[in-house]
Amino acid sequence: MKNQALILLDTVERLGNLLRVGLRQAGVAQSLQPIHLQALLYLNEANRYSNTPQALAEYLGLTKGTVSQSLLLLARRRLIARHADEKDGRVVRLALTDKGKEVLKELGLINVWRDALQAASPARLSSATKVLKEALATLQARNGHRTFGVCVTCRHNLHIGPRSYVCGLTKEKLSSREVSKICREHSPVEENAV
Amino acid sequence: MKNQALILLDTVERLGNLLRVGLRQAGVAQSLQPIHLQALLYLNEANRYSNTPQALAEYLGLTKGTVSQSLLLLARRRLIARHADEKDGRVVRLALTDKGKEVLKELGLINVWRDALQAASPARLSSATKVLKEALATLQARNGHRTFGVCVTCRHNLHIGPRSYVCGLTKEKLSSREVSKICREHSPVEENAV
DNA sequence: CTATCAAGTATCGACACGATACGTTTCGTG
DNA sequence: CACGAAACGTATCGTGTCGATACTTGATAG
Repeated sequence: MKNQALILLDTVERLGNLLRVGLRQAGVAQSLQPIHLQALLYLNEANRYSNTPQALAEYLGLTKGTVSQSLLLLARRRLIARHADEKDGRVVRLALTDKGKEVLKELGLINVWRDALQAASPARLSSATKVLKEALATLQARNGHRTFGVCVTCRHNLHIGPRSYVCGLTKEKLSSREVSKICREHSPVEENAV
Repeated sequence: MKNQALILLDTVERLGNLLRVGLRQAGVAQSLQPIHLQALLYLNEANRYSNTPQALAEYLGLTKGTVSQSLLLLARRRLIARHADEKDGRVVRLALTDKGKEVLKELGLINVWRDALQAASPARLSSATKVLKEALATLQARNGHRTFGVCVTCRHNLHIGPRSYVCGLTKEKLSSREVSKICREHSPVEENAV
């Protein structure tokens, strides 16, 4: 009898492979590699502190040199726009162009899972998500990776009023739309006292 | 409020990426790519009907030409052995060498998850596994992929006595060790009547 | 002003990956 | 048996990822 955790590992690994293969096939039409689509997906969700090459490299777990090449390709295709930061001349700000957003829409990733998970009850979905999120957080912590969560779950986030937020780290106000994006500086709230 | 299934998709995708990055780092010592390690892992679990280049290609979702190249590299390194099938001159049989098994041992993949999942109760683990396995099966079915399960869960498998099995497809006897390996011809038992 | 560090780019080599073409073997049909 | 189709595998080529290394530029500390 194999360890239950090992079976879960195996299942996640195979699902991950399948998703990757699916991404590859989805990108064939645009002749884009999986990594390109992942970059576009990330930029679509990244907040203003996290739309840089360095942040993307950390998110994907790759080196900045590698990511730089992929970004050059995306820029050549006019799927992303690059412009220098106003404050710091070293950093490059990345943003999806309309064409880039269009590509994401055509992917239709939502459909991929809708049928695959329709048999499962919401309670089971939520339970499974919780287990995997814990595993994800643990692995990230051990490998020194950032968590890249949304502001809502971040301990720096201060809810100062209705639809009014402030990031305790940058002292800047954030819109209610902004706090549902993912951030490089994300630090999960402690949950020891459950 | 985002769809719960989408959050699970995102989590699985990120876990998959993390595992892939982990595989890459684990392979640095042997200067092996993730795909090479996945091939070794597969061959370690494949039964006698499934230890061929074609089966590996289907398992990984890649083309046979691509897989052929990776196998050439593994053979050059003496991590796998290749010899022609006795019956069918077209097929090549693959097997891990002692050196290949050694590499897998040194990876120590078990440790990766032990701490990551130690917080979760067995019941939650089992529930999460069930949800993901369903998703995996659905995705595989829709994309025409094989399931690559173990014989124990296969409808072709006949339990004819204590520790005595027969595959209904090939009419061959299988040892009790063999039925816990994964098979290219695997077809899950119907579970409509749960 | 200078040393140091960080963000990003450029370049190189190894190799994954798909596409295509090819050779070999098996199998079916007349 | 002969012929053609199909299956398994290999060879080759082009694109592009990926890490490593070296570099350019800008920010910062002393």
